[in-house]
Amino acid sequence: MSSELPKAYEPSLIEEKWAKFWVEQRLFEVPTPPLGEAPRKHFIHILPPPNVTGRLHMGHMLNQTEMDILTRWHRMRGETAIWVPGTDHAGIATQMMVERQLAAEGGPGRTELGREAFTERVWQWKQKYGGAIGEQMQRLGASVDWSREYFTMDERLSRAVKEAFVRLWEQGLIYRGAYIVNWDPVLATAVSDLEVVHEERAGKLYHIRYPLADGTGSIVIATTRPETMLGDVAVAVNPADERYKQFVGKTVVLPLSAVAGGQAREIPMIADEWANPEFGTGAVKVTPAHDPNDFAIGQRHKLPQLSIMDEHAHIRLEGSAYDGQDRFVAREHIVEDLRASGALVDIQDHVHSIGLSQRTGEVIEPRLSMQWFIKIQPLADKAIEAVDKGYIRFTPENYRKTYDEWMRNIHDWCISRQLWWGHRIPAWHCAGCGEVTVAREAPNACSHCGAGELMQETDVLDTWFSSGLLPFTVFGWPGEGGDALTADLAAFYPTDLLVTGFDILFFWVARMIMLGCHFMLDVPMPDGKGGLRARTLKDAVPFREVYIHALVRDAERQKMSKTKGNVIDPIDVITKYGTDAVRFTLASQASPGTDIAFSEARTEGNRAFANKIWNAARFLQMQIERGREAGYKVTLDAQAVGGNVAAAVLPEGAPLETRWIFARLSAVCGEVARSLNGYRFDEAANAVYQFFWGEFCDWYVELVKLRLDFAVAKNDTAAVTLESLVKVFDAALRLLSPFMPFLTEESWQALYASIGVSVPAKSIALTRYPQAEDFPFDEDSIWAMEILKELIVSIRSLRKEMSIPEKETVPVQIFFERVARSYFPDEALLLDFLGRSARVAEVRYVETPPMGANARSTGAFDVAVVYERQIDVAAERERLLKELAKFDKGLQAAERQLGNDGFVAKAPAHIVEGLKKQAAETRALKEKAEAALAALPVE
RNA sequence: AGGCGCGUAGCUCAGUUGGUUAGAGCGCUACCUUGACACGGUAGAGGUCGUUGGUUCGAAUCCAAUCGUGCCUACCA
Repeated sequence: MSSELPKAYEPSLIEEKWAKFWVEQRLFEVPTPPLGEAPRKHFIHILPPPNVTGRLHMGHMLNQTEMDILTRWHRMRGETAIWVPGTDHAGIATQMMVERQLAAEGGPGRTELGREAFTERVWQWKQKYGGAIGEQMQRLGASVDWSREYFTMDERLSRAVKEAFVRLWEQGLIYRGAYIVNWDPVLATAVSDLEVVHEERAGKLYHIRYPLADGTGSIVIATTRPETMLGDVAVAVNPADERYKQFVGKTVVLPLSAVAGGQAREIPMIADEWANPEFGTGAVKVTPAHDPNDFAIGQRHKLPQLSIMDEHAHIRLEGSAYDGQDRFVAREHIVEDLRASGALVDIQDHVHSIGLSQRTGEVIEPRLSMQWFIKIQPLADKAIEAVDKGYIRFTPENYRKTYDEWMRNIHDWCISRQLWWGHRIPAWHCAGCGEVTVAREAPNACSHCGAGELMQETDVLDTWFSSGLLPFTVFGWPGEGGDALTADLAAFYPTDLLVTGFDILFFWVARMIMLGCHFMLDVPMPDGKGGLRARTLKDAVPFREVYIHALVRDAERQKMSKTKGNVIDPIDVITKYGTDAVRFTLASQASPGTDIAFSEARTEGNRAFANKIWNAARFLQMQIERGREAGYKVTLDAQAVGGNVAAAVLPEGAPLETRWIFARLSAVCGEVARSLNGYRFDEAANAVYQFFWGEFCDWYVELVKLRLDFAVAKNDTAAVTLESLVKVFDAALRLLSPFMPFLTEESWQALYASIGVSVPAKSIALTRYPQAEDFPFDEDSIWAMEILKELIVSIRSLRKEMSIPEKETVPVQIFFERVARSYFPDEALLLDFLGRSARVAEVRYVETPPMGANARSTGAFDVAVVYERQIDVAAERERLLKELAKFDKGLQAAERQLGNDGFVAKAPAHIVEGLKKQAAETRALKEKAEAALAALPVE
């Protein structure tokens, strides 16, 4: 039977099988409940949708590992657990990717194809490659509900997006207008503030002289972008700036305007608070169409807006020498021309931060253009309130502050993009009156003038608009009649948790909160009494909790990036080490707040852990088989062993180590639950690791080998032990299964097969999660085992020091005064344990504590190994001196404190007592060491 | 310019509301092919907790300063 399991754990042999099994058996799919019925306890959450174009990266894997651990954990605790998977159409990213592919093919490009043909191509592309993410997720073991999978552009969600847009428009929360926006000249589209990354760069500050039109003087302005002067419409100074008071109201002649546009242009000098007397010369040129601040000044002073660039940031100025030049080329030329004309006064080095497009890396060009915006303040107000009142909790908590600060300084959200791939804005422009008609379905006539010649808006919506609606759109919002009365929504909204990275806190988390609080407020929900009630803000929030995890970096703590070439592909590492090992590594490193330096060395260690468990499973199979051959059949209630019944009964006649392992199991179950409740994946993982390897394998399995003597007929201890071994292992597998789902599934199924009992559930994932109260907790057994373990370790340690050959057995002397003898009523057993674990031949109880080179003392016992040997006097003296130094240090520290009146008076009694006791023990040990030192023969 | 975080063993990290002599994994040293496992076992070595000062009976933990380091937000021409 044991030959069925290979000697070493081979993840590749089992992972695919179970991944497929879980999906095909639809184990994690949850049906829609009848309208108005909600599960009593639930754990609902949605997957932050990866880009449909993408491959999973390490960040996804961390995210999904954490979510899966939580989902499996909650599910095994009997809650209705739904994890909704999906992908995002990712407007810009996808469009770029397909364009690149078109370029590679050498055929017609995007513009040649035209809008319809191009989007058709993107859909084909999505059909072909869009499933990759899902396949990768299956390899990670993500226990998602595939029946609820979404794509942000599918028909259902598209309808919801349209509905949301129209409602916002009708509510006056969407407006359209010509404003200055962040413009990506490569993609030729507007992007939101968040899609701009700032970078410090060394630039120049150019000082340029503008002569007064009346010839009475001149004023020098400072700018980092001289090329924009072609669009200047004024020069501003601070009204309080004495130097320039007399200039205000006059006009200056724009240098180069003759070159640039033909006529020499005169522009006014104005006073505006924006001008900072401290910066540059105190005078600033005003270019409303190419700078957001200047735009604001322009509005205040009703200045004209002069655009001088096209959508690719090339100068567009009829008759100008610079017409058609790239903005940076034009800058060079303009500086040269200014120098030649004598208008250039000075060039200073100037470090300033510039905005780059997150997507293309191109310098953002502020551009005046017609865009669609969401009036954000009313949405933000509710979102702030929801978090303020504690309806949404953040972990780690400090993100609440980050969220709050951003929310309180929020700007209107530019939601239009000049792209083709995305949700097309449901607005139609009238050729007749020029007005806009916003509607759910294509209108036949203009809602303003009734004319029939309508053109649909060409812009699409920002990707984050649709993803911001997900928490309710995935559950069927807005419903059939638009009343949002869907069974899913009623049962599953708000979701319980959102797990995500801080990088999309504003992009996505904040938007979901704003849109959720807006759209779900007042929507009917079950009132728990069979009726309906309107949602308040508390139930309008998209999720109750947000857990923000860290970034996964490489082993050198560098951010992974394609340009650095240090990107670790999760699929590569799971192929190499197995999914479970990688999952476990991420989990064991995932403590809130700090980034994860992903190390292969650690992953290797966790593969070894998987292998350890694998071999423990083989050991069990072997014992079960041995038992069967000797007529010891494991007769177990599969329901109970499989944990579907919470049974806390200690098997009758359970020996010490069995009582101990059950007690430890119980304690560890408690620890794991506590840790996972606080999102301490690291603590939980380490607790299971320590238990499984350090206690179950290192001690329990070793001790149990003594008990499983099947040669004796009717050996009750053997029977009880075998049964307990199986029970504990079964529970330990269940405990580990959220972290290592593949290995535990295989081992668990194999365990039942070898017992010859059918499994109590289709999958380990559907069994009960072990909980503290499921197992008997015998505290005495813990004390006794601690002493036993220490005793064994001490003897082993002495043996090494005395260089006793491994195979040789020795007698030991134990001074048992200190130990409660009652812990070890069975002296034969003690000898068995010591014999097995430390090659002890005989135990003699002695009257006085033994001392010397062959003895060891702790607070709990004194033990000596009886063995004739040549003592290495020098080495022994060195060891004793070192020990003495340690005792002295501890003793001094203790005495210093005990001699301190303040300590004795103020410290809690148990601390003082503990210290006294410890000092006394140390003193005794020190005396013994001193005696041993004195007893050493002089060289 | 504001805000947040980090600095503990060679490496990667834990360290709960301040409480007895600071932990884990990997790596390192020595020994061991013992019928679950060499992806293993056993026993070890290794840290004045970045620095300085303060609060306290008591500080890795709280406060201040300082050095180093990472990140986020922002309309400074």
